[in-house]
Amino acid sequence: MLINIDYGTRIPIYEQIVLEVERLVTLEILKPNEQIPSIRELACSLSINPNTVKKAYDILEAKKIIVTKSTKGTYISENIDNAKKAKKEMLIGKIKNDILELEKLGLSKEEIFKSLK
Amino acid sequence: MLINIDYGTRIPIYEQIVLEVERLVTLEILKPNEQIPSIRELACSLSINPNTVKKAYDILEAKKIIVTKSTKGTYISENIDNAKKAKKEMLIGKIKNDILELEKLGLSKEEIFKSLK
DNA sequence: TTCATTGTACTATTTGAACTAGTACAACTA
DNA sequence: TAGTTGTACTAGTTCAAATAGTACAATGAA
Repeated sequence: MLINIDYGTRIPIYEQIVLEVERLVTLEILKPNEQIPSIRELACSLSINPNTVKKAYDILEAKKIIVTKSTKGTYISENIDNAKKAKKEMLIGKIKNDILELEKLGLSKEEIFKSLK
Repeated sequence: MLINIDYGTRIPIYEQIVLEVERLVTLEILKPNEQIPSIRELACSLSINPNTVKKAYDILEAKKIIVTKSTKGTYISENIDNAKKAKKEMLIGKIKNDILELEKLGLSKEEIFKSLK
């Protein structure tokens, strides 16, 4: 798996791994159900600690982008749309909270939608 | 000025000051144009460092809740609606960004608004 | 001027969380 | 049993946030 890490930047390694995997999935270089490197394997090839990779994989799993099968390995999700669905729900949730705040300030939903068009 | 600080909590002192002033303004205990304690005065009565108060006042000023007049003192804003306006703009901006993200995922504005009703 | 007050600016210290690593464990399968 | 997988726990390091110490600058009143 072709992952580039920039050790000079402030962006944490685990975050760069997440971004790289997301990128490869978006570009369809990584395909649904495809196995990706084991935690140890990737850690070794990047010369970093397995726990750093694990952290990245945990995040990717929370985002429904990958699935880890204990003692078997880690795979790109069968249905990658689940990742999109999860992200959509997260964003809708965020917006709903902000709308509540705006309503507390006296705006109606109609007024809010109007400002957003 | 009646400000309660809880030193046992994790919330930074400067943040508690911001919240307290906001609360007092909301309750109209502090009124537009009213002078509030000087940085030193409040620092002294809370037994904390002036810079901690300054940090809180800086934030309150950025939120347009107070106005500081150098060598004169610090006052509640003449027009407290400016604070609300600033907050509204901030929230609308946040939502617009989230909508852009959702559009990248393929949703139209109509679909998004529908989920928010 | 002089003095007391105001806000401001700089640096120093401390504390805590984020990040990464070391190492050992547990489960599966060939 | 041996070799792989993911997992869990602890420890060290680094960095930024939070707070404090102290000195400076501007205003206005005595």
